[in-house]
Amino acid sequence: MPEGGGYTEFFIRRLLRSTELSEPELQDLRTLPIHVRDVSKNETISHEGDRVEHCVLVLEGFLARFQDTRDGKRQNLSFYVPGDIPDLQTLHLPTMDHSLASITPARIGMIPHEALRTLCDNNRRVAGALWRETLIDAAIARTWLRCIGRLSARARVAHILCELYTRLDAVGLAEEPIRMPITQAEFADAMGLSTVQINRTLRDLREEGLITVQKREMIVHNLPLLKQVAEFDPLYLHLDPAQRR
Amino acid sequence: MPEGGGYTEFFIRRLLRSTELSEPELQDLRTLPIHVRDVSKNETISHEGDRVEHCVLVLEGFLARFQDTRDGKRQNLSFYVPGDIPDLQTLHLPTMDHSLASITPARIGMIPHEALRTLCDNNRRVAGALWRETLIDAAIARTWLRCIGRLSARARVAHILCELYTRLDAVGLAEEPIRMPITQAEFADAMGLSTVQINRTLRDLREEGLITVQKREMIVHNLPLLKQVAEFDPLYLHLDPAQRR
DNA sequence: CGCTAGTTTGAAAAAACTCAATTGGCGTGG
DNA sequence: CCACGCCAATTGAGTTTTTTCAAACTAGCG
Repeated sequence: MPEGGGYTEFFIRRLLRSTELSEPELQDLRTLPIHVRDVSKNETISHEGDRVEHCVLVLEGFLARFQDTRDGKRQNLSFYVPGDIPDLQTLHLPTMDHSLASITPARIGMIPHEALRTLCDNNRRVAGALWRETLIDAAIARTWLRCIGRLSARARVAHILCELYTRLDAVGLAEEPIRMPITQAEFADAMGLSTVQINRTLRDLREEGLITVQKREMIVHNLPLLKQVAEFDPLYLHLDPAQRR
Repeated sequence: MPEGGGYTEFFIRRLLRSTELSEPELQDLRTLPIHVRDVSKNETISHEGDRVEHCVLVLEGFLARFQDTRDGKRQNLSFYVPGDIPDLQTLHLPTMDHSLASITPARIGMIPHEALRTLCDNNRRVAGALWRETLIDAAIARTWLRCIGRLSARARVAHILCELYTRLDAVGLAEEPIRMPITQAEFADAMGLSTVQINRTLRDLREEGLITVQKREMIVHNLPLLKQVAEFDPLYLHLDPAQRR
């Protein structure tokens, strides 16, 4: 948890990358009612088809959204790190069209829709900031589409590593070695590959001296080259304050 | 164009599937300033990296958003039909992280961000409806992720056909034979396949009596079976009024 | 010490791709 | 009206990528 910060500090830190917010506005965000809950690893927080009345703020640990196929395969739709609100879209689409689960033991904050709606109604700039958050989430999904649809296994793996590195960096969690508790099977389900392929691709990247991944930790030895392999352009994360409207 | 309707009628028709709007609210939408423009086929309307100040409303024809890869491959991110606003996200993310182009000759309406922002500021319900539109767009991208990442070519092709059928139906454009002016190469770039694979898969579906696709028109002979092949669940389109919050 | 979850490797099979050539439809200029 | 050209669809054949299956290995943990 950031120094002296409350539960929303990671979240606010990232919001401020794309939106200017006044001190009273920040205060409104800090005083949102939050029900903190600890979840164990691989716990499903909400299921496809559920109607939910809270948003989930990630405080510690990693979550993932996913959809399954009839024959039991899984597609991870995004990973979520501290400061993210994975289901912010439920504010206007309360019926879940996918599931949300922890992939590590995690601490989450449940924020009632009610409170968020009131906040949005009373403050357009905050409403805009939250809307923007959901749009960035959508941009990530679109970029994954390009990855999975058109890039090689090698580029896909490099891409997801670049993305996680950049997103963790945005909330100050990219100090190496970076805690990266995502299994190869979870990466596989994210990038539309098999675990075998993920394993071999990670080995190749390791042998080329680009990264080290072991014991749930990652070190990036050559970020520029990794980005080039990934065809990674961080534009879609919209983290650059210069892009503010 | 719907009877007696203005340019926004298709759009309003779909909004009303997910949001209740009052007559004055509808009137606000109908009187939005729109600069109508005709574009030829395969014209790029906005490029990745552009900063835009208008949203594009599709009046006639089909558009697509896409990203390219370094080696010249293309990934289509979604198709857009009359009534859609493909770049509504630019309201809060004015820098395009992908490109938007026509795939048929099309008529589009340019709506200034300014006007949309004013409307949103003055009316929370309209703001919510527009926000929701961007969320549905995101849900479509997520569902495509599952398609491309985990479904067979056969299921992917069936899925995109089901989706287009359902979305066209939502604006009253699904009378068979359905005008479906999307080339096999464009389907390929959407579903992460090669044109050859699309062609063979369409042939298979045709030979099984599920669909007829020819001369830019489609007839679905067995929708239930097509949906089953596609593992298609329309939930993600959030078109069901019963899902209203 | 044994269990479990996760990683790693080899080998064969399957799915999809690429390349190349052919066909069909349609608009346009002669 | 016909021939040409172009775009899109179609098909065959060989190649590549990735998957599947199976087994072995490793590390953390009670």
